[in-house]
Amino acid sequence: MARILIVEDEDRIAAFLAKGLSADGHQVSTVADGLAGLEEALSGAFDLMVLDIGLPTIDGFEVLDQLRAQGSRMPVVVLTARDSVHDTVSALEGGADDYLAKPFRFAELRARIHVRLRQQDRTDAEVGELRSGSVGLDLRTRRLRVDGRESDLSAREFALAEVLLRHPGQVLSRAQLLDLAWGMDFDPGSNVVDVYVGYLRKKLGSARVETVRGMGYRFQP
Amino acid sequence: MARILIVEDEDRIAAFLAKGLSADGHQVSTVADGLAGLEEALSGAFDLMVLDIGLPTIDGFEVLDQLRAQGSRMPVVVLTARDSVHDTVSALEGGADDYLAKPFRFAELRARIHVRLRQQDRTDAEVGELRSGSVGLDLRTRRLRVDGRESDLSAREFALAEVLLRHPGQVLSRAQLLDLAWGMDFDPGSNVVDVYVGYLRKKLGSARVETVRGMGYRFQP
DNA sequence: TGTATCCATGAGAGCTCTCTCATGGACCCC
DNA sequence: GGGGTCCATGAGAGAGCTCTCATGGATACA
Repeated sequence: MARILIVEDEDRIAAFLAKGLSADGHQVSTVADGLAGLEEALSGAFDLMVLDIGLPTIDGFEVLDQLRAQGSRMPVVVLTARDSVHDTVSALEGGADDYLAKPFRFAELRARIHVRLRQQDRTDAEVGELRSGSVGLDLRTRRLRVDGRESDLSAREFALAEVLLRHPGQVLSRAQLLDLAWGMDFDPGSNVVDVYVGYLRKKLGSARVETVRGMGYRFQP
Repeated sequence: MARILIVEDEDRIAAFLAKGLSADGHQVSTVADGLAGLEEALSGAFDLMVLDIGLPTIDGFEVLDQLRAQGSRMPVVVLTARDSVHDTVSALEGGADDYLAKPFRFAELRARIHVRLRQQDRTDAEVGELRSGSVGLDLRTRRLRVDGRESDLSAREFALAEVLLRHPGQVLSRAQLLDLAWGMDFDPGSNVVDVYVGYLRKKLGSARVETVRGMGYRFQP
């Protein structure tokens, strides 16, 4: 499941795409003009954008340009009626990840969307960010983002946060946490884990780390 | 400049591609059959592959399949005479990053190749390891590897090491280092940089960070 | 309700990290 | 060689991090 933004002013096509992609299990939103599309894209609420070139207010090239200028790396699949090499090249060099000329087969669009989502997942998994709902952990800068607000983590807090986020919904015993976040395979005879869970809760929000009495702790996605 | 592998059995097309891509400054190799193409691709000597589907020995789908099965993530642009939705989808779902049907415009192929190389660069830059000769800096675990031996770095040492490794052979002034590794745009009036260069030298080996009298420091790759 | 167990948290010791400062050595130029 | 500038480095202050410990509250269960 991915969150897909469709920016397309022809209702018939937008509806067709929305229907098809929803049927694949994606969460789809549709917008009909360029400026609104850009805003939505920048909101961070989507994983991929399908972008038409001929749009009201500002055209697709401009949307793409602004999006990249703002630093967004959201995958963008450009979709247009103009089938010229010049446009294709412009879009691709302008930061699009793929380009399809109308008329196109839905199966092909779907396949191309899947490739971009797959790449994104791979990148996210390797680098970037560990996400769970409104919580994001930037593995590179070691910062935590919760509902848009960022905070710094100490080395140990980061290790613990990473372990919890990598096992969402799963109960982890103190021994497991000591092993995974501290690298200890023995019981230090103290309550370090409890203390650090306490520290993390202050930054993450108390409700997100649930204590399972007698068992350990669980991160709530 | 990228190292591009062309796997194509039609000499005329292979030569045309090789010529065009070489003219763009890429280093191009051509192979005419599937098995040889797979071997070359797995050698790790290339940054991207342009792959024809109809090939002797084993076809392009099979090459792609084996390549991905071996864990390679090399970007692959599939190029074929068969213009069917079924083939397009098969190739894309099978691990291709892009698909063009012949006849195609060279400008479009070039643009699509550039997109894949750009993505790859981005990923390389973000993830993994920063390498320079026998020195490697793991951006994920923040450990330094020198001639096989590993050592831990403090946060500031890591920041400084990263800056130096990202500018191999380049003289960086104290002001530049303060800016890039400390985020300071002013002179703190102390010799922090000197001190941290000293710390790094202990872990990196003295010879690898050269001091350029009156100018700053330079990392020797 | 009473009791035992389990958990949350404030206080604080010890350590590491970061930075400053002072000193002495290295280097350059005349 | 002398004098001045630049750099390397040991010592140490202060801050933050990591962990321990003790206390009191929460929870489960008879």
